[in-house]
Amino acid sequence: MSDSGTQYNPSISVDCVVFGFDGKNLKILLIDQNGDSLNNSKLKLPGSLVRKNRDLDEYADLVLKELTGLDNVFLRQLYTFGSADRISLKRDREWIEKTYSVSIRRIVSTAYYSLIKIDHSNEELMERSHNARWYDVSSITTLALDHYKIMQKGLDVLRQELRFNPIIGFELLPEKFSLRNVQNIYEAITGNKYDNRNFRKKLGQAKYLTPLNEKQKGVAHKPAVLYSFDKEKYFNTRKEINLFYI
Amino acid sequence: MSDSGTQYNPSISVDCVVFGFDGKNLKILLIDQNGDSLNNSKLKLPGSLVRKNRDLDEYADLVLKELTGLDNVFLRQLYTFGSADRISLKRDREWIEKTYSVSIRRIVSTAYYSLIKIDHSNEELMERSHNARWYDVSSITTLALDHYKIMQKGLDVLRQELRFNPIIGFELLPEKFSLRNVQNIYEAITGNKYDNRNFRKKLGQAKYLTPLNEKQKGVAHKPAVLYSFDKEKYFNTRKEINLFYI
DNA sequence: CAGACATAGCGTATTTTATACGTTAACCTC
DNA sequence: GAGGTTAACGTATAAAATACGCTATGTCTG
Repeated sequence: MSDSGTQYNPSISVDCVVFGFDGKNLKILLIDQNGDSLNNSKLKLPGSLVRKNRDLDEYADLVLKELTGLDNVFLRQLYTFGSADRISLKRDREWIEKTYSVSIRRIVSTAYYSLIKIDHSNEELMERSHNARWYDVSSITTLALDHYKIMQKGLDVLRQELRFNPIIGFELLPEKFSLRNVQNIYEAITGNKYDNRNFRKKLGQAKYLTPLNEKQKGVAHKPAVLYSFDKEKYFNTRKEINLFYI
Repeated sequence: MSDSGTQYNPSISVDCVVFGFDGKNLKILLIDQNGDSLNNSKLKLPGSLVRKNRDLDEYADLVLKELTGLDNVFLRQLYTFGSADRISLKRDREWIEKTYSVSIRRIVSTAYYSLIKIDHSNEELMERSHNARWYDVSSITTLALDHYKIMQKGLDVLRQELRFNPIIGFELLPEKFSLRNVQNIYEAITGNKYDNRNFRKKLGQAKYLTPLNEKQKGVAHKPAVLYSFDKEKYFNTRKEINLFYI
């Protein structure tokens, strides 16, 4: 990290689960450290040890900013992983000790999840400076350290959140999107399939979706009207959900 | 803590938000360290610095076990508080340094929440060995350090959880309870009021509630039938909730 | 340039769930 | 035994979820 001044705390780190959406599938931003002789040549989550006397939240922000060049992205705490055996592999330990010039024992890592509009992300910068690329979430079966477990937790929380807070979905969509895009994102995250006619009927009730005078172009079927998401209306018109399940 | 052998990590702690229910109101277990000349004479959450190379989860369990004498209680991670200015008061810092014989800078604290059946808890032990007592959640307006904020986060999460996972409610109820007790717990946690006739209609659909051949005694009104919670049926009969809100 | 094809987009019928509220039952206290 | 209090059952209406038929409008292909 470019931050300096204070030392790293050898027992505290942050890791970021960064989600994106390409209109069809859910994506995750991962770092490939192939070519580093000490590492285990697996993909890993972006993250860092935390410098002493630094806010955790602020540090997660910093990691993301440096990685993507993006500011003010959606970023929220996910979970803290604190098993004593998190770093069980010797080569993992050595890689961390070499990278940060500290001697480590157990590292407690607080994971964050971030939602990015892929069309805003600077993919060149990501690739050039961090070997970071978007991967299909469904294609990932293993990651370095306990990062696969962290990713799964991220998916769990994303699923839960989406049920009550649809804004989660719109954080992933570009400024202009079709109702089909929205359905795709719901299906990608929840794993359910929805009847397209009923799905759009439901969306039709939402006051925060503004139809634009613009349609899809170049698709081999009837082009869909594009919509934009009205954040202000979203927060003003959403009614309190006074409901529970038995 | 009775644990020994390894040193405390001066930058990692756990705090526990312990909820209970007395049939009517939501309670929280707090420690009163009045009489300690260094502390700020406010109530605080039970918690502890974590020894090096110890699981966070395991340590939260340990804190609870020592406090309440209870084993296998419901315990789940809540949130991690990692602002650089968490311990802004000098006397708080001094109290911690004295108690654990370590020199501290910023402490990252992972909070857990626990749900206790009050009738199982050993109140004498709690009071004798830790000055811990049950307080009405609604009566608490301030706590030591950032513990009030942590309690609020606990309440938030409890509210969220209860919507989808009613088991949360039954963790707080004794083995035998009335439907009214269930309604009270829902109202205490969510802050909503429910129509009693509709509420019990909804509960009537739940397969996991077993009516017992037993009624309330000594109440100045028609005595209610008592029920027990069937954990197995709960997990077997609950249908997947395939629903979202716009 | 006609017809196939694919998704957008509108509508209707049915079932399920939520909400509102009337009424009787069983215990206690005085 | 009258009055107070909550339990327990029932009915009627409104709202939401679900299932599914059908037309519209673009591109692609022969």
